[in-house]
Amino acid sequence: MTRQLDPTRQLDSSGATPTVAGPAAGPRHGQSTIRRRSIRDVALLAGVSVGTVSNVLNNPSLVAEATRDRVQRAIDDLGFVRNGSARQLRAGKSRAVGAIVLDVANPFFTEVTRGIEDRLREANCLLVLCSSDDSVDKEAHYLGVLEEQRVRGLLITPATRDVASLERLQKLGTTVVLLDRTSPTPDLCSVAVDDVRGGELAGAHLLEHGHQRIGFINGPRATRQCADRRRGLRKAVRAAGLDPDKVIQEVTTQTLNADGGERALHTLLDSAAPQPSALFCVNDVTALGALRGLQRREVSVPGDMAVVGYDDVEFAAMLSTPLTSVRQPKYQLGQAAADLLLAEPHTHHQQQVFHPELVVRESSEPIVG
Amino acid sequence: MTRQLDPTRQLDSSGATPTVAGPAAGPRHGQSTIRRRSIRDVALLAGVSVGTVSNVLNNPSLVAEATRDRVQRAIDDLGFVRNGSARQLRAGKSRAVGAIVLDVANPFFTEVTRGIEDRLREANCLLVLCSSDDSVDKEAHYLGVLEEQRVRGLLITPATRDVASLERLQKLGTTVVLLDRTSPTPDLCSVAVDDVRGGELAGAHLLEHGHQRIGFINGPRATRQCADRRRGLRKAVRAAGLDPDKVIQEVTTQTLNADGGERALHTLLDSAAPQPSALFCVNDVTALGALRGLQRREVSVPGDMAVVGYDDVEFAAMLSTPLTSVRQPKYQLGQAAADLLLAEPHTHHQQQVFHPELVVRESSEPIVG
DNA sequence: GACGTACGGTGAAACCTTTCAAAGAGCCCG
DNA sequence: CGGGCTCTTTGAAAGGTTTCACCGTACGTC
Repeated sequence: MTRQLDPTRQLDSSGATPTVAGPAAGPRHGQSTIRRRSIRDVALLAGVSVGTVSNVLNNPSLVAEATRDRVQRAIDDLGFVRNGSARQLRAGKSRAVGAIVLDVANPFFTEVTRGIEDRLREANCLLVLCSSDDSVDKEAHYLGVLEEQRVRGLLITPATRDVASLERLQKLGTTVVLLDRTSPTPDLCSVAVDDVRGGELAGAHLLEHGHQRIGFINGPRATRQCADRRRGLRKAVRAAGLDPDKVIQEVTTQTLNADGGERALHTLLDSAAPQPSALFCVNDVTALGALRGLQRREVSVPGDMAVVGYDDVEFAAMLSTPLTSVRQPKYQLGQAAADLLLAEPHTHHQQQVFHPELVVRESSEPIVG
Repeated sequence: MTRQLDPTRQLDSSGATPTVAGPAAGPRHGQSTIRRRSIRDVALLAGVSVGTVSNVLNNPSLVAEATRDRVQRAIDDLGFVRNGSARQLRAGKSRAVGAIVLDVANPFFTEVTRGIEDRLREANCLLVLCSSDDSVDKEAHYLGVLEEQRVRGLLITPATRDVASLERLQKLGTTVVLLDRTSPTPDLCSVAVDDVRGGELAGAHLLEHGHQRIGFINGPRATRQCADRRRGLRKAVRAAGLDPDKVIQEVTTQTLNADGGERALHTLLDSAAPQPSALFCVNDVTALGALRGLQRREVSVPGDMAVVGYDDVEFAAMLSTPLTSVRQPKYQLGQAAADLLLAEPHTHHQQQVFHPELVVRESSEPIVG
């Protein structure tokens, strides 16, 4: 994750007005459009055949220098730009790669997307981005349109468990890579992050610091990520020779946001017989809510309560008490996915698993002195 | 901004591990690919001409029902999917729309993008997303590739001031809409948010609450957004019959992040002769840093200092002291841009300007009692 | 029974590029 | 001087779809 924030990044602006201003400029008539020049026009102007023009573009070494220059000048004079559709029709494949994620606006996918895009640009490909919102319908819609476009490859965080249609696509020549999901079959590539390991890291960290009672604010256990992180946490406890059911006090929130986190915190502290001395939140947003609740209850962090989040979102490091969190290599995940997709020949189907990393900050540091 | 956060949105995970795990599954050979079926295959199987198959697909009403069914069955049996390249070649235009933004990973553009995508999906179009990173080179690269693809339209936050190449594109039949930038010429559509107004809103709000000395943490004045917001703030002060130079104490930070904000805050408070009672930060991230600094200095918010940010980013509402902020209609901005692009015929060039909105929260509320 | 009409369906052209066999030009060597 | 060689260039085919002028057929009308 070496990408740095540029000034613009910081200057993003977000606010909302439901009222559209729209003092539109007076109606104006657009100029009539100019005809696009084709390779024929170039050939005509340069006095060569279309085959030669094509060679200048694709195999310049086959063309004599004088001719090459003449053709190039004609291209420049006419402002000729190759027609991608025609090229693709001939080639049978396009330079576009489709990516279907759950939500482009989700900061996780946003970073992943950026990793994908940067790799694709290097390979001179374009990224077609689609949000499925975890809806099977939208996913099917996009799959259809992307198949029509004969995209060169497809990166997808599937909304369905069923990967049959993806395998069909792959057999038809479209490389498929699963994103943030391990492939259930060995015939598809996939890249994912080990959430069990992430939970384990958080648990081990807190246990190392001597915490004997750990509060755990979890989300719906039906969500794979929640289930996996929980499994990791319990694994860490067992590894320390302790009983997860005794050490961990788990509270679940259906809404994985700040309010849900704060509510869960109050539930936890109001009911827990021996109060926990540490808190693990299934993601940073719930952790933020929990921190707010702790402040209201005048429980100091990390003095009275150590807190660990998950995701390491942008604001985690910026809080008054910087938050310890489990970081996932989002950007690299995207890069790796793109790399697998672009790899030629695409005959080996890899299931890559990335390791999360614990970023220790003030919120979980033992008080010195 | 009615889009709600779904659980997945919250479950986003972000952390980074520089070490790739990659215990790849054993090499496996991909199955040989199957030939794609064309409209000819369908015609053959259904015993009709290709023209009829095309009509079934595009003008079903022209085809007798019995024939239509027979053709449809053939299509289903063969798993035929239209070839987009061929269609586009014929039509001269594709179903794809290009969007060149400064950075997909920037939360502002992320939301804008989502607005664009949703509209395009309704119009059965695809979104090709590109990040220019404000680099003229990358922008030119993407412009070239998108032109080759003959995208139906282009949404762009230009890195260059020069819009000549965009006007050329438009004359060649590619609709162009400027994003978050007012068009310098009446020949291009544009959508933008009024940053002057935003600064004005923030200023007026603080003045209304009786603040006579306002600290202003600004970014590089060369940045349009910073300059505009500053202008708005000063305008509000003048409108209240006061002298901006007396009321406003401005500090500039080159880095628009939390650390820059905190540093600027300390500079401000260490030097300001009469201490300000209110603080306006040019964006929320710097405001977050300023809040951190205020906490360190044990200045209470809003008791001793009212604080207003800009952008209304996700975390603004989640802070211990929820932050008053100027919100921009990001999602609607994207929708409006897409609408302008899709409008037929594209002869009127509108310059739409959206209004920002002040979201008042605890950080600027007068202490009651 | 000839004619007009409406309906279904046909087949070829057009869209623009790439590829490839083949032709042409120039040259060397025997 | 002819054969063989290399270096350039050519021209046509192929790729899949849409469009459109046109052809048949069946039916109703005079």
